[in-house]
This record gives sequence, structure tokens and C-alpha cells, in this order.
Amino acid sequence: MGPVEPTQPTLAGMPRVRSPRLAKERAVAAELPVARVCVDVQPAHLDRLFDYLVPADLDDAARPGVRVKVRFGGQDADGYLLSRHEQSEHAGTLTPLRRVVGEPVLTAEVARLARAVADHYAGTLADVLRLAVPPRHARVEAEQHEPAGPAPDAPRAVATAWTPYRGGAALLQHLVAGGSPRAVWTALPGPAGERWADAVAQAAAACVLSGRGALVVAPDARDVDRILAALASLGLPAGAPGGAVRLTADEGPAARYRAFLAARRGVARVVVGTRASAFAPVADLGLVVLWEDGDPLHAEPRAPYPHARQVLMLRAELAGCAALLGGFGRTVEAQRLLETGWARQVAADRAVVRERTARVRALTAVELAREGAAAAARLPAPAFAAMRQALATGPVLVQVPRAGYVPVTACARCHAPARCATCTGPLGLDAAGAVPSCRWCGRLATDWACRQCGGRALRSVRVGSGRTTEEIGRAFPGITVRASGSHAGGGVLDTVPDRPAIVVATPGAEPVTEHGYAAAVLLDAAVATSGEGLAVEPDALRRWLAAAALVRPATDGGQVLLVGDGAARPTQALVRWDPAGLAERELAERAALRLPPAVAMAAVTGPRQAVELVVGRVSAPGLAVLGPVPVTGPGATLDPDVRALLRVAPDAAPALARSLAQSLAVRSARREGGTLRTQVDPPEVL
DNA sequence: TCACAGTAACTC
DNA sequence: AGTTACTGTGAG
Repeated sequence: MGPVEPTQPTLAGMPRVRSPRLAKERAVAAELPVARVCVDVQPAHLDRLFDYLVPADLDDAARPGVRVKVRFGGQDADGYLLSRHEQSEHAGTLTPLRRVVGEPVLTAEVARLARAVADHYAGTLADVLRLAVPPRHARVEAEQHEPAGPAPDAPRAVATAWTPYRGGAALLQHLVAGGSPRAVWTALPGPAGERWADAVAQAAAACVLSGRGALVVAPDARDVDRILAALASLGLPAGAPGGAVRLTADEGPAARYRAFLAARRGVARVVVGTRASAFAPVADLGLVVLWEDGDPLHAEPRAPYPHARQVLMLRAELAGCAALLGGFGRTVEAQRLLETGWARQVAADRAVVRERTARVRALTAVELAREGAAAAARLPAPAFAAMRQALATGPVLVQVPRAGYVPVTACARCHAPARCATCTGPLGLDAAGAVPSCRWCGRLATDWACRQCGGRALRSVRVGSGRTTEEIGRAFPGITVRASGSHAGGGVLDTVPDRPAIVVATPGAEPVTEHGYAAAVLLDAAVATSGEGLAVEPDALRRWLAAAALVRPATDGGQVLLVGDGAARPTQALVRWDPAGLAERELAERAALRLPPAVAMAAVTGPRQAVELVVGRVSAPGLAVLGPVPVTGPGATLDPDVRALLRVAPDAAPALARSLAQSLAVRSARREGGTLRTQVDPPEVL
């Protein structure tokens, strides 16, 4: 027989009368008897804190940050105890906590961060906490603390990896001195493509030297391991007390919770992990680092869809700590942080860039014109010749865009993505031969003209890539061909030997090689710069640079060939190795066109009526509502979902999020029905 | 008079 | 969301 909840009949307004039996069993804590709890429930209108009584027997265990079990609305629910108080604001009687589960998992700092993230994304605190705290693993929690092994030596924060960068040495000094600088860092290629990891590790070690903890977030487990290896060589080994810890989901729930607890208990000084670790409870946080902030893996796919960049920015502001955003490319979001003065630039001078990078050539249709029909071939003769030559001195990397991109329309002359003349949304073709229409506002694009070159002809970009490893292998008989990628037979390769071979990889799966590739060939540039997302051009450049960074410098004969007629601007940016320039131009253009991040946007997708009700209640200074328009999908149903876009100036973003959250609360209280998806800062504004 | 469905309101 | 309290209608 389970415990029966004692019900006490009370008259409204009358003092609460406890039966002696109840008082005996459930004496209340003498001090701070009120616990403020975030109850883990779905509905948006329940996104507030609820007060409970702390029974005397739970007084010790009921510390801020613990998980609790409570009675809520006639049923049992989980929750987090956020704080203890002497009194409650609640007029009615309070229910006692049922149980305290385990040790504290939420620090005050992370609880504040989670609230700020929920507010930014018009989501609920419970939803964010579900992302921030990994599932409990009782066995792991019961494990003994690591027997205090030999304490690691003080970390060495050799700044050598930062000397090539203007402002790099100063950044490190600032960190060691306990300061909180904020920087956008454009990384240079280096031997084995890993200098960047040494730089990240040195920044983290500098922070540890100042007596503070550090948090590093990378897109995938491979990058996490590279950073951990670099940290180990600086005297911050993974797994050792006072060292680093690997916080990823790929080694199972037990390992993840063990790492989480190591951070929470202060056993680890540096946490390195993937996107969810942006919420890791690092003690005395002094620095947050985000590597490759443009990688789509940094976008959380679960509601409220927070992006690691935004989480870490909020965290740096709330915790007053240092922030470092690094990558080979530069996102428009990072560019905006520079232009608003939020962060300072850390980048190498032009001369250093030239010294470190490979020779880059773009084999465009114009350059290949003299080849005639052969220009259409996917591996044109100059690329073939360059590969043959490079294979004499080392491995050659071939990057192939992942197939399966959405068809899109682009300018036939300059290949820039085609945009709506009215609202700057992307143009798409639903039926073959039809007039393209805007994916945002639905207008037909008759009489279209390219904003970049004035061209008047549209073309549909060919989709996907059928090029296979076998195809390339046939072109180079006798040469070893390795494939790396999630679709490749052998999966993703981490490293390849420093011997002549062809390595075919999809973006993000490029293996490193000790002395660098002799050459890289980036295929199907037109496919890489196609797609409907806003960030297609910086994204393409980011993927190209990531591959090009693995190639030896030009002084050692390294060369990069871009093949297949991509959009002009990212092509030029690659040839000049100028990611900052592309980001600058892209941000300026987005400001002119009122596109994010120069404006704030939110997307509401779902059944027409539900979308209209929610959007109809939203108000914010200067709010513009685009649509709703039917969302185009493969399954064209009878009654398709629609999407509306809400747009305001950046300084009205908090007001928009607040109003949107309020409208969603009304929706859930009224049970307006339908399944709705609300996204603030949608990563793919089609 | 009791039963039960539809609905309105609340959740510490 | 899930639960409980409260209307109103109908058969005995």
C-alpha cells in the first residue's frame, strides 16, 4: 500500500488545522520551510514557479538544485528545487514535497541561464532544463569520488599557438590575469589541421591558471577529442581530478552523467563537449569557447531549439566571463558581434594568412571555356592533372557535397540564389515549368531581376551529387582510394597515413593527415552553394575552408581546386582566403534586406487556424508579419501546414519573444488545438 | 432522485 | 496536460 496523501478539509479563509497525526508525520523544516520548484510540466501557461513545504525529514536533502518529486494538479510530477524561503507568496495552503531525488544538479548560475534561454526562445523553463540536465543515473551518482590521485601539475599556457594572431597574445594574458575578454577568432590552417585545437586548449589552460573553470563546445565528438588531446599535452588530462572532462552523449547515459557530475562537483576544471554541454555546471566559470559556430550541429533540434552560440553568449553575459568564438570561416552572427562591439576580432594579418594557406584556384565555366564540352565533366582536365601531380608527394582530399539538397532557383548568370523582389524571400519551383514563387510571401516571381548582377534569367540548380568513390577510383587506377563519411562503408575516418592516396569525404568527415594533404579538390561547387537556407554562401565557404585548412601551405606545394561553378562571392572569398570579407558583405546585405541577424525573426508553423490565432495576439514595436504561406514539402497534402514569420528590429527582440510566449500561454490555457512549432531565430528561414 | 456527459477552472 | 468541480439533461 502506497503512502496516502493526507487530505485536510479546510474552510476558505479559516486557519489551517493540522491533525496531530499529520503534524507528527510531516513536521515542517524549522528554517526556510518553503521550497520554490520548477515543476516539469508541458503547458506554456504553467511556466512559473510553485511553492511547496519542506518536510523536516527532507530539510537536509532539499538543497537548491536538487531534483524533487511533487504532487501537482492531482498527479505526481518531477521538478527542480530552485530556492528555499521563509515565506510564500502563495495565498493558499502549500503541499509538502514528496521526495528529494539525489544530489544537486542545477547550480544557481545554470538555473539563471536556463531562464534566460527560455525567455529568448519564447519557450518554457522546464523544456530548457530537460536539455540542460542529463537523465539521472543512480548507480553513477553512488560511485565513489575518484580517489585523490596525484594532482596534475599546474597547466602550461604556452601562447605559441596564438602568436600568429593580432590580439592573440593579449587575449591569453588577459585570461591568465583573470579578465573576461570576448573575441571572434578566425583560425589559420596548421600542421595536421590541429593548431586550432592547441589554441583552444591554451586559452582554456590560461583560464584555469587564473583559478577559474572553462567550458569548450565543439560540433562533434571528433573535434571534442582533438581538443582533449591538446589539453592533455598542456597538463590538463581528461578524466583526472583537476583536469578536463569529456561531456558528450555518444558514450551512453552513464558516461554522460558521470562527466556531468564531475563538472558539477568541481572535480573537472575544464569541460569539453557537444552542444548540450553549453549548459554544463562548470564551477567558477571564467571562459566559454565555441568552435565552428557556423556548424549546423550547434542547433538543438528539440524545443525551444536553442543554438549553442546564443546559449554561450547569454552565459558569458550572465556569468561575466570571457567568450571565444572560433572557426576557419566567419558567420554573419559572429560578424554582427564584432560590429556591435560585443566582441573583438582576433585574426592573422594578410601576410601570415598567405604564408600558411594553400594556393587556391577556382575552375569555373569561364576558365574552362576553352575545353568546350569537357567543361561539363565533373572532373575537368586541369583538376585531374593537378591531382595526378599532387599524388606524387602526398594524399589528396576530395570533398563531395552531401546529396539531397532541396531544389532551388538561382540567377543563371552569377548563380546567386534568387530572391523575391517584394520581401527578399527565396524563390522556389513547385511544379516543373511553373513560374517560381516566393517561399515566404507566396508572390509569383514574374519579371524577376537578379539583385547582384541584374541578370534576368533563372535556372534550377542541379540537386545532389551522384559522384562515387568508385568513379574517382576508376579515373586513377592503381591509387588507393579511401572514403570517409557517415554513408561510406568504413564510416568517418579520423586520420589517414601520410602517403599518396585519394581520400573522398563529405563535409565534416575529412580525416586529418600528419603533414597535410598535398591537394584538395572541392567538387560540385554549384551544389554546395545551392539550397534555400539564408546562410548558403557562408556555409559553403565554411565547409570549403575546413577542407582547405587540411592542405599544406602553398610554400610546400599545397593547392586547392574548386570545381563546378559555385556562386561567385563564396568562390572569390575562398580564392582570396577571406572569410571576414564575405561575412562583412553578407551582413551588410542582410541589413539592407531586413534579414537576420540584422533583424530578429520568429517562425510559427502549424495548421492555419492555430497559426493565425497565435500570431494575431502577438504585438511588438515595429512588428511585421510575413505570410502565413503553406509550407512546401514532399507530401503535398490537402490541408498543408502554414508558416508565418514575425520580424522586428533587434532591440525589439525581447519584446517579441515575451509577447509570443504570452500568446502561446493563452493558446495552451484555452486549448486551441493543433500541433504548433514556434522557433525564435529559426536556423533555416526558407 | 441519481447518473453521467460536456465543460470550465485550477494546478503551490 | 491532466484532474476535479460543476452544470445540465434524461430515465426511473
